[in-house]
Amino acid sequence: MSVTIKDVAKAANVSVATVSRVLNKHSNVSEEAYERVTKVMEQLGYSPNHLGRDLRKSETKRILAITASAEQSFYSEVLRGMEEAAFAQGYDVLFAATRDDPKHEMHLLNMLFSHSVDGAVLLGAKQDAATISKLAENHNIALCLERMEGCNVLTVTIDNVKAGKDAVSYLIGKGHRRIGLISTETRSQSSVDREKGYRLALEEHGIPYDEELVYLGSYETESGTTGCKYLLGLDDPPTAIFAISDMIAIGAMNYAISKGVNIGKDVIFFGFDNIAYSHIFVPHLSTVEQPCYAQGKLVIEKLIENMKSGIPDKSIYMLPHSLVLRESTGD
Amino acid sequence: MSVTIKDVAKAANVSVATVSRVLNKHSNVSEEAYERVTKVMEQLGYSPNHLGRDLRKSETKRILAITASAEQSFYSEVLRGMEEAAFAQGYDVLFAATRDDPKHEMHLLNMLFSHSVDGAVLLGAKQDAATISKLAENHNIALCLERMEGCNVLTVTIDNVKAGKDAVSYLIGKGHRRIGLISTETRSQSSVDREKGYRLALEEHGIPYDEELVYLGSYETESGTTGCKYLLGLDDPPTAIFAISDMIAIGAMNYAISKGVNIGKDVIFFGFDNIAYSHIFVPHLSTVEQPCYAQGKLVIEKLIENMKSGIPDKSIYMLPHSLVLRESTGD
DNA sequence: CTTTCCTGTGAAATCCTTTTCATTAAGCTG
DNA sequence: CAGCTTAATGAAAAGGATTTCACAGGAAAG
Repeated sequence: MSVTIKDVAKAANVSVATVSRVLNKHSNVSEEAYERVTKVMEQLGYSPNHLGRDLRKSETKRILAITASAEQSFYSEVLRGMEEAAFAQGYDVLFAATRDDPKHEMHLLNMLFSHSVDGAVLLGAKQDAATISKLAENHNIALCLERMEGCNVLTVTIDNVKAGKDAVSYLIGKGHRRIGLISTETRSQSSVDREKGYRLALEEHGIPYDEELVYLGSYETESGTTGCKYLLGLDDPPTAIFAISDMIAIGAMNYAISKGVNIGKDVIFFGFDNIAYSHIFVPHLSTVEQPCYAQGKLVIEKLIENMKSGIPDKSIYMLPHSLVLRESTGD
Repeated sequence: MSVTIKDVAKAANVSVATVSRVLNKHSNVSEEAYERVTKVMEQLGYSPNHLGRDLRKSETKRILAITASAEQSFYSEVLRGMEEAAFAQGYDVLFAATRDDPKHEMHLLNMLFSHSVDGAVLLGAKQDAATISKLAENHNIALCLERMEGCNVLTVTIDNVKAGKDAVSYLIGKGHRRIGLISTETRSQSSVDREKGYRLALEEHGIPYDEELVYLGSYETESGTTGCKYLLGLDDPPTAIFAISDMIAIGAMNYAISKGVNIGKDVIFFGFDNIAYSHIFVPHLSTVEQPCYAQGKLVIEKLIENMKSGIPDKSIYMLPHSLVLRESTGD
C-alpha cells in the first residue's frame, strides 16, 4: 500500500542499500546519488517503516514509563524530566497506566519482553520485589519515585526516611511535642519510609511514640479530613500534624478551618510533595519538595547508560529533598 | 540472544509454522503438538517478538494519545476512558507529551507515519487545520476535547459554545447583569467557543456586551488572581465572574477572599472542568462538568471503527455537559 | 606500468513472525 | 476399493528495513 524503500530505490535508479545509506546518513554515498534519492523520497512522500528497521536492529529507541494512574499531579514534572532526557539521546518516552491493576502492569511490561520498547521505568511498581528483581536480570528496568525493599534494580528516588524525619524535626523544633501523623493503609514504600522518619524524629528528641496519634487512611483528600477530625477529637489532641502527602494535608486543613482552628498558630501542618495546590490553597502549606524533574531526568540517563553498557548499574540513587516553609507552620 | 520461534520449533520437534499456529490459537493443530509446544515455550521462557509479528501483519494494535503536557488534571479521566475502551478491543494506548511544541508534536505523529502505532488521538492539536486534515486523509487520526474549526477529521468533544452559554445564563438567571469573563490569550478553540457562549447568553437576555468586563490571561491560577483584581477594581465592577477553567476560577476566588469579598453573595463565580480541587477548595466552586471518561471512550471506539472499516467516519461528536452548582454561586 | 587502496555501489543475507501453498495421512462415501 | 474430503503439518515466501560482502573503477604509490 504505502511507499517502501524498494519503490524509492527503483524510482531513483539505485539499490535499496544506497537508499538505506542515505536514510542513515552514511558517508559512502556520492553527492549525486544522495540528491537523487532525497528528491525521490520527497516526491513519493516516503516515510520509512520503523517496524522493518526496529526488527533488523533489535532496537526501538523507545522507553516505556509505567504509572499507576495519570492522576498524581506531581507525576507531570517527573515525566517531563524523563521525556527531555530521553529526547536528548534520541529516545522517545511513552507512558501507560496500570489502572492500579498488577495484571495490567504485567501486560504492559510485556511490551518489554516482546521487544516493543527497549526499556521500562516503573513509577510505583505493583509486582513484588522478587518478580522485579528477576525481570531486571534480563531486561532494562528501573524504578523511580518509589524504591522497593530488597529489590536488585536501578532505582532513582529520594530518601523518604530522612525527608519524613526532617519535616517532623522541624515541627518539634517549633516546640511541639504532640505530633499527629496521617498516612495511608496502603503500605507503599514511601509511606512506610516517611512514617519511619516520623518515628526517628520523635526518638531523637526523646518524645515517646504514641500510636493514638497515627491515623491511616487512603490517598484521597477526604481521608485527610477524616484523619484530622479523628486527631483533633482526641482527649489530648496534637498541636502539629504531618501528612505524608499534600492532598491529605489539604483535606486535613479543610477540616481544621471548618472548626475555626487558627492554622499556623493553634495547630500547624506539614505536607509532602509540594504540589501546585499547596501554594494555591489558603493557608499555604509547608511541605517537603522532592526534585521531580531531576528524578525523571536521572532515571532515564542511567537507564540508557545501562542499555548501552551491558553491565547494568543497579544502584539506588537518592536525590536531595528540601523543606518549603509557608503559612501552615506559621512561617 | 533471546529465544525465537525457531528455537521453540526445534526443541518441540515441529515446524515454526506449527508454533505460530499455537501462538495464534489456530484450529488446525493436534492436541499433542499443542501440548508439546506450549510446554517447550514455558521451559525456554519464550516470549514472541512483536516486531516480527507487527511487520508481517502491518499492525501494532497500539494507539498513541498526544497531549500538550501531562499536567492538566482532568486529562486523567479522559485517558482512563481511552485506555479501557482500547483494552476491550485488544488495543493498547500509549501517551506522549508535546511539551507545547508543534515540532515535537510532529515528531510524535511520525510514529503514525512510520507504522509504529496504528492510530493517534490528539488532545489539543498544535498543527493547523489544513495540516491535520491532510494527515487525516491517509492516517487514522482523531481529535478529542478540542475541536478544530474547518478540520475534516474525526472529533469527539463537547459543545463549548452551549456550555459557556449555559453557565452564563445561569448567572444571569440569578439576577446578575454585570458579568465578568476571565479567559485566555491563547486562542484555543475551547476558549473561543466558551467566550462565544458568554456573548450569546448576554445577547439573548438583552445585556450589552462590555469589552471592559473581559480579561484575557493564561491558563495559570495566578492569571485568575490578576484577572479578578482587574475586574473588581473597575469603576463599575461585575457581580458575577465566569472563568473558562476551574484553575483560573480558583485563582480568582483566592483574590476575592483576600479582599474580604463574600463569595456566593457579593460576587458569584462559575468555573469550567469540574477538576478535583473545585470541591476541595473552600468555597466549593460551581462549574461545568464535561464527560471526560465518556469522551475518551468514544474517541477510541470511533477510531478503531475507522481503522477496521476503511471508510473513515469524520463526524464531530459532541457529548452532553452539565452544570454543577455549589457554594460559589450561593447554592 | 603494476600494485595497492579507496570510494561508491549492488546483491543477498538477516531480523522474527505470519501466511500461503503443497503434501501426507487418515477417514468417509458410494 | 477407488475417489474425495478433511486434518495436520512443513517448506518457503513475504513483510521492510539494515548490514555484510564482493566488486568495479579510479587514484595513489612504488
